[in-house]
Amino acid sequence: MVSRTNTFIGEYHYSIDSKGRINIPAKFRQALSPDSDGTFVITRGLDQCVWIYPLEEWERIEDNLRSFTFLRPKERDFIRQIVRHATPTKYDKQGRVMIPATLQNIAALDDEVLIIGMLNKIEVWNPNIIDDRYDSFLDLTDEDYESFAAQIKL
Amino acid sequence: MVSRTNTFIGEYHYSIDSKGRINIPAKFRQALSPDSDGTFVITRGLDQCVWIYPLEEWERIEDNLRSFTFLRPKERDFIRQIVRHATPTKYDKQGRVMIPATLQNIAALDDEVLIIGMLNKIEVWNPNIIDDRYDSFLDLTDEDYESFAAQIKL
DNA sequence: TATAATTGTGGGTAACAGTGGGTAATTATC
DNA sequence: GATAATTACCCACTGTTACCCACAATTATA
Repeated sequence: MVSRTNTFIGEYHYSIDSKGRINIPAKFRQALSPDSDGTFVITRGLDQCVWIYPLEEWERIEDNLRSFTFLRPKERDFIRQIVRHATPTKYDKQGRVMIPATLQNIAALDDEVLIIGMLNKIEVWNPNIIDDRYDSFLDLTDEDYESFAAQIKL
Repeated sequence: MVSRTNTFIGEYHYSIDSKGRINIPAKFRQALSPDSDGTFVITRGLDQCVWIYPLEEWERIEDNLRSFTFLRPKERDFIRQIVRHATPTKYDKQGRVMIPATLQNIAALDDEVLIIGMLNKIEVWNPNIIDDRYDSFLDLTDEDYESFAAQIKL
């Protein structure tokens, strides 16, 4: 049923309720490592979406970020961007987590959300935004696509 | 009478039932590697059809995808495009799997389906669509055949 | 040829997943 | 310190899904 721990694939069309909560898909909860103890870290994505990491995976990222020197301003900006919005959250008995208001604004989440498993993390999108992205300005050309596809041997 | 594990050839004319389930041909179930534990990963094909991978084969693809970096937008877009439609599913005691509604729409599956073994994966088609495709018999030119001939000796 | 096993198909039912909302506990504000 | 706002916890409802039993048709076996 579940392939690997802390690996998420597939997409789910859910909703945010009036309290700003979204459901973590059952399959994702089952995939979460026991070490993470029901805890995810919610933060800002690099695209206009919210990223949700298993606690364990987030700690690995923290370790990597520590290897930066903080000497160059761009490095500091980058790290700050990633870290400042990060919030650890345990999901409740119904399997939901609360998305901080700041992140709801950034990702323009109102009532409907699209939840996408992205291997080591989970993405939360406004469906309209991601539709637009793939309909229009996806900068992925056919050549890009073919060369990427060749690399993974579909 | 199994040739090799995780290798599928031949075609089958089956049906989708009212619950959106299709039968995995018995020969294909027997070919599935024991490691996959009765689990397939159902996803979107590059043509207008559904692809079904043995879990083990899908994990190989996942591993390849993990070599991409999430820092480059193009690579994020590509990973997302591949994984968002993928769903791991165990077949039931009758040997059936459920095809997610999204994929039924994409591949225009209603009542009849054509199941085709494509070596490392299984394809599910609407029979009409694949007929049309081969009526206009693709656009395979002599040059195409020449380039294939370099790779294979029939 | 008769019998048994397997295969594809249909459908009932109990468990579970997603959603809404009430109330207590915690935190923030004045 | 009192009040308001927010967050966490719990109960309840509904639709979907997973599991199970059954049957007809085909294939394999004796």
